[in-house]
Amino acid sequence: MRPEDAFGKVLRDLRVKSGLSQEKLALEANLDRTFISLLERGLRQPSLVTILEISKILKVPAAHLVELAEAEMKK
Amino acid sequence: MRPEDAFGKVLRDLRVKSGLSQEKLALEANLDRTFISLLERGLRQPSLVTILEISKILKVPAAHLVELAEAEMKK
DNA sequence: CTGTAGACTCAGGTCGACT
DNA sequence: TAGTCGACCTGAGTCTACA
Repeated sequence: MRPEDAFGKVLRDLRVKSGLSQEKLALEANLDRTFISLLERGLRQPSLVTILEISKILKVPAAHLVELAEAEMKK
Repeated sequence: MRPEDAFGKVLRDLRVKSGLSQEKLALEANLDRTFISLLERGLRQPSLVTILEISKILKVPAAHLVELAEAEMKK
């Protein structure tokens, strides 16, 4: 899949799996709800600090998040 | 250590270890030499795509790079 | 609950020149 | 070889509002 879409897909999967709305995730990660929406649709790419924030809320190591994204890219 | 400095330290360690100059790394990763300098000194934070580019050149998985950075932060 | 759009701020990233 | 400075441009991230 397109590299730009990989992180977004992983993010959405994990977020839904953990039963959070975009709004709740955004709130806890100190990010904007519309930005989460952009990320999930591959219209924005995260910075390292954003990845760290999000991983903290989703309770997965940031490294694992990146690992999943890399795996998606190869599909 | 300060979170802003973590990635830079990891980057410098791995780059030196693989015998590359900032300039050579920058060239191969399609980045600017001055930007690598800023990254290593913690004056700039990388985006995900930057991390992916760099990891490709340094021949370590991006996830491992992030893992090392996270570990540094806890020191 | 999510997508979208516009307008905005600031950090990421480039470039050239000098130390 | 690496640091720095200044000017510059793009893209990350916010906010308000509406479908």
